[in-house]
Order: sequence, then structure tokens, then C-alpha cells
Amino acid sequence: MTSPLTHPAVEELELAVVLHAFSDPIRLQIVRMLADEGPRTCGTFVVPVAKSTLSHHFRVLREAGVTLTEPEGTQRVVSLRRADLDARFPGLLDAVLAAAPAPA
Amino acid sequence: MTSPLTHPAVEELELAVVLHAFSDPIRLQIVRMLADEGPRTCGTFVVPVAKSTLSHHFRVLREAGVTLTEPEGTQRVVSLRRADLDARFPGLLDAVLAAAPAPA
DNA sequence: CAAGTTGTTCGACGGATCTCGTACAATGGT
DNA sequence: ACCATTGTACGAGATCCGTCGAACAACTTG
Repeated sequence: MTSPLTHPAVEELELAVVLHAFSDPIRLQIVRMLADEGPRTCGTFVVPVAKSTLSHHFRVLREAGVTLTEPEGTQRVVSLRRADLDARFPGLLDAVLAAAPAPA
Repeated sequence: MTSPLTHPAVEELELAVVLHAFSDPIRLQIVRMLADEGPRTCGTFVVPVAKSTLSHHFRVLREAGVTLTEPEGTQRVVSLRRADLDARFPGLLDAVLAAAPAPA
């Protein structure tokens, strides 16, 4: 609601940063939900953390270039930057998703 | 030289832990060297950190299940657990290696 | 305009991480 | 035996990370 929502460009994505974004159970869960059910607003993610913590994770994912966050009224729609990730790190997202928990 | 060199079993490998092991530039560099030139002793890795720091990174990689460390006289031979990683997280190692720096 | 909804920001806390230098252990060679 | 080589273990320090609650900002709706 304040910041200009900065996202890194495709050529700016760094492998170590993206991997670090993936290396947290909560964020992994978020990525999995995004992959399974498409873009959603922040509030629809049911994870066992406080709202501010969830906001923190969205920032990490966004700044790493994993997700795209777009304002939409009072809410924010979060989506996976699948094409960008595939272009920069071919196969990485698929491999992570294939191995991510709760594949059911 | 002291510890019994514990390695996690294949079924014990955790995605978040492995990803975290990959999410450091130095360790990424180590993994790349291992993939490119096969098993090597600890001392043959030329990285810009102190010896004790390098030892720390080897421990992180080993405990995550990324590498196998075997005593060999005074030295220790480090190798990639490629088959185990592929079995547990298909495509992950390849994707990381394909995206890792210094692909030349 | 007032109130409610949605999500961020801030400060704080505990714990983990990366880094180093020094000291130590284990093996091999002289 | 003694020493050199190889790598680990042990603090220690600085930084970062994940977590929370409380306060704030932005937009929608009554």
C-alpha cells in the first residue's frame, strides 16, 4: 500500500537468491499453492504464521523474482513468474514443484 | 578427523534443506566444481574463504545430503550424491547446474 | 465522512548463518 | 619419535532471518 512494488527484471534474477527464496517451508507452500491454483490474493493463503510474517514472505518471493504482485483495489494479487523463471533457470521451477511437499 | 561423518539417507533428504545448501554462492561454486571435475579432496577447492569456513560449507553440503565425504588417509574426498539427489528430487540438480555461474 | 477490509511497515526478539583465527586431531613420511 | 600435511572443532563477532504484535496506509463501502 506504500511501496512502488519493485520487481527484478528477468536478466537480474540471481540463482542463489531464488534458491534462498525457495528454501523455506512456508514459501515453498506458497509457491505450490500458486502453481496449483493460479494467482490469488494474499489473504487466501492459509499458512500457520501471523499476517505480518506472511507479508514478509511475499516480499522475499517478490524481490527474488519468483512472484509478481499486482495491486487490485484493497487487495494484492500474487502470481508465479513462471515464464521468467523458466527462461532464466530452465527446469528449476518444475523440479522444485515436483519435489515440493503435499503433491496430492 | 573426529566425527563419524554422518550422511542423511536418501529418504531423509528434505527439499528446503537441500535448497538452502544450494543457496550460497560459495557452495554453488563447490557443487559446480564437483559436477565438472568429479570427486576431489577438500584442499583442491580454490575459493576465497578461510580454511575453516570452507570446512563449514562442506559440512552444510554433507548434512543436507548433497555431497558424500569419505576419509582417505590424511585427506577427505568429496563427491556429489548425484544418484541420490536425482532419485529424491528428479531434475533439481541438473536445473541448478544448468543455471549455476561459470558454465564455461 | 466514517468504518471496515486488506496488507504493509516498524521495532523487537531469538536463533541461525557466515566469517575468521587459533588450537587440535589424524594420518603419513622422515 | 618427530614433524609436516590435511582438515575439523571451538570460540567469537557481525549480520541476516523468521517470527510476532501493534500501528499505519490504501481502498471500498455504508
